[in-house]
Amino acid sequence: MSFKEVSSRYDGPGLEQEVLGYWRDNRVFEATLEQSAGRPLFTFNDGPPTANGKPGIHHVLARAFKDAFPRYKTMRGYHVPRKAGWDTHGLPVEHEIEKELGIFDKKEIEAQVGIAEFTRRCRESVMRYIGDWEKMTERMGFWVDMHDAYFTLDNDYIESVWNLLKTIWDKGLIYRGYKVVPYDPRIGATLSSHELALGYREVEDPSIYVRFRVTGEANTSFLVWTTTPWTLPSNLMLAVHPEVDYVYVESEGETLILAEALLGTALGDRALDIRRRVQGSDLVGMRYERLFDYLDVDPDSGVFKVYPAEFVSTEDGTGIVHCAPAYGVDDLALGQANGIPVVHGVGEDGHFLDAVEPVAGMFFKDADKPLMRILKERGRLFRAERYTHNYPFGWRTGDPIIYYAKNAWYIRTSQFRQRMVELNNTINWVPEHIREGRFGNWLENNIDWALSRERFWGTPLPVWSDGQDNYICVGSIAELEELTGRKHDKLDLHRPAVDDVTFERDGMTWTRVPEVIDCWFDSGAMSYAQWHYPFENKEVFEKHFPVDYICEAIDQTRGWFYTLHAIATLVSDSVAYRNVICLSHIVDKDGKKMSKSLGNIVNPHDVFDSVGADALRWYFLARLSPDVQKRISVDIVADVASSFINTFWNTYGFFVLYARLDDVDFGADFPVSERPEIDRWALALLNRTIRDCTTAMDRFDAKGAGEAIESFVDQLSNWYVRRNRRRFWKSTDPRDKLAAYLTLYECLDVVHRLMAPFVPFLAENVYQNLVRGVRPDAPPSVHMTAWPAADPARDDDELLYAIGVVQKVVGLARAARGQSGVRTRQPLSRLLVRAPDDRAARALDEHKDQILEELNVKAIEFIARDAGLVSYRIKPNLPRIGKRYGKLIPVIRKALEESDGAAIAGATARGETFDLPLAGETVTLGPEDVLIETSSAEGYACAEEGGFLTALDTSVTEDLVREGLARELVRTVQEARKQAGLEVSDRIVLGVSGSPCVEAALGEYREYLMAETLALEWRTGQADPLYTDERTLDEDRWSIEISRSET
RNA sequence: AGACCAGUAGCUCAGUUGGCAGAGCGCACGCCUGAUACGCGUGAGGCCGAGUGUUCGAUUCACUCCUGGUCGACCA
Repeated sequence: MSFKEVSSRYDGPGLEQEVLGYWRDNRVFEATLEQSAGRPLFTFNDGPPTANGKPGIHHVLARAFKDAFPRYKTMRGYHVPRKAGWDTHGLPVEHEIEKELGIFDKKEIEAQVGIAEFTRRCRESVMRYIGDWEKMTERMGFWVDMHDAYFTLDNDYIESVWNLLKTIWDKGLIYRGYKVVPYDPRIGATLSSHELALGYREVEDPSIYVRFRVTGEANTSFLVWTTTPWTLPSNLMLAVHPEVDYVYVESEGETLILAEALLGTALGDRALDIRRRVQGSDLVGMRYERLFDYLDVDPDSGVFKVYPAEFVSTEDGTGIVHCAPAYGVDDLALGQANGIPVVHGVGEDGHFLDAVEPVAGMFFKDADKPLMRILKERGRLFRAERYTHNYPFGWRTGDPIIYYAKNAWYIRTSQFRQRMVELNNTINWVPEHIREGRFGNWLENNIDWALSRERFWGTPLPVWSDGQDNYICVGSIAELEELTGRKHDKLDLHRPAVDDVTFERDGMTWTRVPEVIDCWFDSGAMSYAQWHYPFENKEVFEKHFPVDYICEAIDQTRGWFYTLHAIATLVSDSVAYRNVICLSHIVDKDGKKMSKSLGNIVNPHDVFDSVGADALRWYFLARLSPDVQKRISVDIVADVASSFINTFWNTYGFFVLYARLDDVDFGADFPVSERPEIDRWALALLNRTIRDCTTAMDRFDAKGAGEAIESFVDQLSNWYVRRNRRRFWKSTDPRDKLAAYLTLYECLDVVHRLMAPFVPFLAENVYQNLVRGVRPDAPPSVHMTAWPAADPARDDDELLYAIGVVQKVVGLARAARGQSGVRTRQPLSRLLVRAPDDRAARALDEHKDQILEELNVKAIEFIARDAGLVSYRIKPNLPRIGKRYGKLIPVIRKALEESDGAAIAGATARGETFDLPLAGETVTLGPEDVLIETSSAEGYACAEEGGFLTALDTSVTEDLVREGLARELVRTVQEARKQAGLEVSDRIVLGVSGSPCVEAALGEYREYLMAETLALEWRTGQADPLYTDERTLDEDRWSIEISRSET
């Protein structure tokens, strides 16, 4: 039993294709589910994407998170079913068809295409890109059951949605309301706030001041500001704030009424004369002459008068607001409160009614100019300017949105505002601030859910009407059958088929209302509807509700996160999910949001094909905070992620390279306590890594887990393997070699499993070789193995600390060497080290051999903590004594600086307290109360940090020079061997000769040189050498001759 | 209206009971002796966005600004 050869270079895309094939051929995902059946459930809900566009890199981000935690929980012993879902209804789908047909007008669609054909095409197009989605999903290694996916267009799904609506209806929470809504007149549909947000653009609009003549007062006008001249024909009221001060001013021969605070902005430099001051309440009830009289209005209904309103402000304008109840939320509310009717000047198609003669048939926004011209001719236009502001446009049509009073169906979610907030407080949000912040804030400002859409392709609103404002909500097909007395098991629950279902009752014919519902209700209903609850799968639903884990991007706070939460609260008085990861958006390398129109999309397959899915997953999961938006480009991913993967791969490759040559018994029983210290160190560090990684994953902190893994792999590669490699190929002690193999094997065995949720392909590839290579009876996939468990018996914090100190000192001494310019190959006689405390000093003393070896130094000497060699700076240990001495700290700090450093250092080294005289009093400090820093020693190469001081004695004796030279010779001969094209194991005949120093070094180290370079014979002046070379170093020069040895 | 997030090295970002400011990349320099040169090491580089307050002490806590971003927002 042996390992397969490992390629020296990591090839992500190639490896992943191979693993994909293995998973596919062996149905591995299915097998993980079958294996775990019956175990405790960890439940996950997949937020349904719409498959009518190609998936982008941001979908890979979300899917990486959706995948990693179920994989992790599976390894932790849970059963984690993963049902995919597809969102199939709504305007985006309809729009695709409109583009195909080239028809965007709702009426034209009905007349020329027909609803049946239109919805048939919608159904067909919904899954247009499903192939791309499935391809991406599989390629990136997102394990989700796409064969058993739920579709929001299925009859079963719709029936469940109907049932939910009926449940809500029965609680009296669905109502028909007359409200001003954002409305896209071109497509004839109300827009959800979500859709509205897509279309804000900065535009320039008119900003005009208009005179409204006061009835019965000559030459006197209310001055009114508006930015929507097109609403003026529908004006019915003016509004003032009752507590604001208004003035009558005379200016240029006329009298104007406006808020005093706005005199300056409204009238500018005009000469004016304030005649009267009044309160807003004094103006209430005054009548004015209407500007346009094209529309019929009952003159006795209280119109054309001034009303008080709290919403009037003095921020801008004139403090007098023109109200057209048909086109403003506040206007409508004010009108309804005062019994004012709604008068539309514009039809639902967005064009002016014929009655408004001068602009009849004109698109509402185009009417601004002609209306202003008329006002000017009549002397009503006081001032006209333009101003820029943000205004919503239809995200599909690009036409301006109109705010329009109309009937629509609503869910009274605002009644549950408080309950939704309470339930939200029990949800674990990652990152946490979303709970109180964006999501909590949204819930607190909750308004009723505008449920209905006057469109074609969606879940039909299951409400039937007798035409007399009586309504019945239908909650199931069975109910419909009962009402109609006919079977409907073949009925397609879409328009137009459901529209044809009518029934007689109480002598009336009942027909379905024309609306479909907001497709966001569909997706929010998935907690229930994916199971066809309550018609089927009751027990399945109960086990999956509320679900343990969901994950989407941050835009879903107003979308899916909200709709799931709202429906669960209203229907079940429960949360819908317990843990939720909320991801920030991905932006391009310039910090811009990625969008098709900007052309800055990063295609996932470009990354998969060049670097691999694992690298991208590692980058997303382990390197980025989920909540901070990060910039991304192919280069960043390639660079950052592959650096980690390469390190791991090389370590794994090293292991396999030698394990293949040696016959190692990986089942050997070799107690860890009997292994060399460095092995125990590696395993203790591994233990710590398991714990850190597990803790982080349990907190849904993928980045924290990734950091723990990366840190371990770095230590394993650059400390453990580097320091131990000779044990694998040169060890003379078979037991020592076995210990090394077993230790490195275990490290790799554990760490690749820790990596499995992040980089499932790499982990699988390694597993097949590393684990299955020696234990064919092991589970067929790494994703079916158990998550590693830490073994407390292997913990050794003292050892971890000690090696940490060793690494620190080695680093410092290297820095010192670097600064002094003495290369590492030149041996030095001594290293002086000062440790900050006994614990560190002991750690260093116990590991001095390692330090000497790392640094190529002959001896290490510890400097006493009060040695005269160095000077000392004493600093207060602030965390310890700050609280105790408070205001005295600056004084103490100064006194310590001026004190006899060596004396204090000596006292603390002996563990004694010492007195510090201050002006007026004396404080007694102990060894723990101060930090001692040392500074450079004369004549040494020093480096200092964190209380450690290293000083290299850079004086070099002739002996050391010869030894250093010998090492140089070895190095150059090795290089020459490579140049000569010799194999690592080839034996050679070697000759080296050169300057006197070189000869001297050879005299002493020839045997060493020959042994290191596998030279069997020494011969200078060879007749026909295979390879020759000349080398120089400083003052020395030498020549090398190499031939292949024949013996 | 606003709400939330962010602002720390050239770049990307870490940094919680408040106590000497960190990593990776890039840059500079140095290192080839059987895992990695797609490698390893070292170094330079900081008014921790601005200000005020609390405190012996603030990158950290509070408040006010400024800048960028996200989600919102029909203010007439």
